[in-house]
Amino acid sequence: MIGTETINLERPKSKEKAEAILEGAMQEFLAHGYAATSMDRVAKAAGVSKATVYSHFGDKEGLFNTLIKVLAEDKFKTVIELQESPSLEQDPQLFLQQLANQLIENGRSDRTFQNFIRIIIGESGRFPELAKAYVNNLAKPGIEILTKYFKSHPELNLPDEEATVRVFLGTLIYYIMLQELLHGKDVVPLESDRLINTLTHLITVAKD
Amino acid sequence: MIGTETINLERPKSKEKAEAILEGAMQEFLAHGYAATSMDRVAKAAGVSKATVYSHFGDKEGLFNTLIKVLAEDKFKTVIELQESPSLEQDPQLFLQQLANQLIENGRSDRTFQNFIRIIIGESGRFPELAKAYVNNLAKPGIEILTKYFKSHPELNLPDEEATVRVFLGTLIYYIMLQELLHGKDVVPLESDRLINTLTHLITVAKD
DNA sequence: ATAAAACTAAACCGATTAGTTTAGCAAGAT
DNA sequence: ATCTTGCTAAACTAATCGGTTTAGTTTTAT
Repeated sequence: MIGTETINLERPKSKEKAEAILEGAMQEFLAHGYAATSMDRVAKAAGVSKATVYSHFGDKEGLFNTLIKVLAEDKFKTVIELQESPSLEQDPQLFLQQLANQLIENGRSDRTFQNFIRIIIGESGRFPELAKAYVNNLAKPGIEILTKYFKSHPELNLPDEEATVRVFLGTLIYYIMLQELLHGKDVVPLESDRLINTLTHLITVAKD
Repeated sequence: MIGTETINLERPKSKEKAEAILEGAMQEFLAHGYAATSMDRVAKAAGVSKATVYSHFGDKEGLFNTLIKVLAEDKFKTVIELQESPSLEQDPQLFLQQLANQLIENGRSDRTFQNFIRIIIGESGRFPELAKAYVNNLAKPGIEILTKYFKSHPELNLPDEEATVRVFLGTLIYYIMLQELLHGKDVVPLESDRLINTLTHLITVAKD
């Protein structure tokens, strides 16, 4: 009878295995980078046979591509939550300070995020599409949300909201990168409060 | 006769070979990353036998360490030149604009520099000492020179010169990273002039 | 001229790699 | 009951890796 068969779109069964593999792949790729990660160790970390890894993701590059895109989309949700945050209605100086604090605190403590950034930048020459996935899922929505916020506060008197967003985000991300990723904490120390106060002061205090 | 022999400090002969090896190592490491670079290809790129590579630099890690430190020290000279630049005596708004333009132009065109940053960040988890070499030789002197400049211009009315330097450098480096390293040019385009004008305006226009 | 040191090409070592194959097990569908 | 499907462990392939060794050649200092 035609139509009786269960339609076989994509993978018919497995799901849990696929997730376990991605879990193991995350552990290995983020810790050792793309080239130094072996598929045997990924399979072992996932608690799965190597053949299963290959049946699900084709090859090493396919697994890596899928993993990074999944990670980028996961982080995307975090960015989107910001848009619905009630704190968006607060006084700008206070809101920007809270946001900056949150970003820095997150960048300081989240080791997985640090390694994610490391691999995105480190492999951006050899995997440009993955870098673009990061830009599309994290940088772009983040920039757009903040730009919208700045535009909804004309009292800030900002001549170029979009460029101002770049100043804001660039300052914070460079700070996290220099202090944490590049281990500059002791070499070029700087308290985050000083940076945040200076940054928000530059943006929010009326000029002219 | 005692004292007649040429004193044998370090490597008695070779020099040119060592430089050729570093040249080949730079080509390979910057293009493929640490793990994916093979010593056979380094030797071939340097036009030298593999045994010579090992006799000069011990092992792969030793060669990589030496290379990155040499590159960091080379770039250090570029930073130091800034200190003796006559443009330091210019009007701040103009000087900062020129400096920003110069940094962005450099970050845009210098592919070797882009790959250097990629590998420093990408390997900063596994080679923390190399990340610190970068911080010490590039970030730290850059920050210090600019801080000194800001302090020599009290008319800017900056409450925290050091933090302001971080805003300035962070904005520019994040811009280069997002647009060039992460291929965000078409996804999140932004003319560099808009960024530079906004940035210098925030810093130089008197507040209160 | 000689001896030491630098270098070469090539073979070699043991380990590891990405990826495939084989043989068999467990379970759901007919 | 049988067939298909997802899976397993393990063996396997062909290539490559970092690093060493060998045997012989070139360079350099005396």
